[in-house]
Amino acid sequence: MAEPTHSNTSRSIERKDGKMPDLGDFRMTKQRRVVYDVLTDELDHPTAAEVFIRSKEKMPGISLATVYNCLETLTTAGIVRQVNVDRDASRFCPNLNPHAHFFCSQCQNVFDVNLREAADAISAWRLPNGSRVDQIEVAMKGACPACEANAKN
Amino acid sequence: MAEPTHSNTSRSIERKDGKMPDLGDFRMTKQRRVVYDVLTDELDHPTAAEVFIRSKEKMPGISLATVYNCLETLTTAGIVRQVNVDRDASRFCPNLNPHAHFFCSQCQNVFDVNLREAADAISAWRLPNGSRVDQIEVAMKGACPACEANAKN
DNA sequence: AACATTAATTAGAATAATTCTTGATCTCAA
DNA sequence: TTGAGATCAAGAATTATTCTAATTAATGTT
Repeated sequence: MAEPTHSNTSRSIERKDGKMPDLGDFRMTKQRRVVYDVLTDELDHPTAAEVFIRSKEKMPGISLATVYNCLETLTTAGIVRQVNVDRDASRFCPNLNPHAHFFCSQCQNVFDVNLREAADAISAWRLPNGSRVDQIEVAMKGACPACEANAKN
Repeated sequence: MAEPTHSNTSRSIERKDGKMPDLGDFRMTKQRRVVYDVLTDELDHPTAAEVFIRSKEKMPGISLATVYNCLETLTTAGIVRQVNVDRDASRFCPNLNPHAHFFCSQCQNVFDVNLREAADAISAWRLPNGSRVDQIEVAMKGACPACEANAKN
């Protein structure tokens, strides 16, 4: 085994770079740390399968199921965002600033697009210079009037 | 076979309501007509499975594969839009006006949200009155600067 | 440190939506 | 009418993801 087996987790492991993600009630385990590090090491938007491959470099024994579990936990904890483009495999991104995503149909890369405010100032997008936008998809989630009224009763 | 086998297709079948979708190079077949009618009959946002169920009422012999094929054709032809919310089953909508989608996490319904212009005036959304927005997702597709420059050479 | 409790990990099976494959059928145009 | 190409249908195959059940690890005590 490439990793030491003695216990090495805590609810708030210190990162080399000082970043200390808050997992709330979840435990910060070795696996979750590895998955989170994979996401922050490179600022692309890997799929679960890609995260799995990169994670195995740091922790050869990690399983795909665990990678899925970790990604879900990190997403639920709010320190990672899940990004869906069409029905392709989900991609994951540790950028928590409000931003949109720009997907290149050719090289399949996903780029963050800075956004001042979520709802209002979406007009002030800073797209990668020289890019061509073919399609914009906006999806909102929440509660419709009927359900919202329902919930209040 | 439940359906008559004699020919009954053309490139531009007239609808009862006068709408005449343009399929471009694709043929307007009976099946495609049925699937399109299902989408325009009700203005909700059915999944392929739901379209299949409704289509069978009009044409009992139609197959799920055909419904998928028809939906893809209609989408490619540009007379239907495919709507994805997270990784749930795709939903389909015949509203071609620029609009965003509002998804109710509770009743799972999808609502169209009028949009003046795609890119610019996204701030002028007309949400269903009394709704609560929890999350907004924006995804764009096109070509990144590298690929765009590449394509021009 | 050892224990109990609870959470997390793992491997593999299961699922759901979608796509693919293949052969039959249909349509258009010559 | 006939051939080429498009479309349809049934079911197999694929892909991403989730679930299941058993094992292992972590945490909070004693």
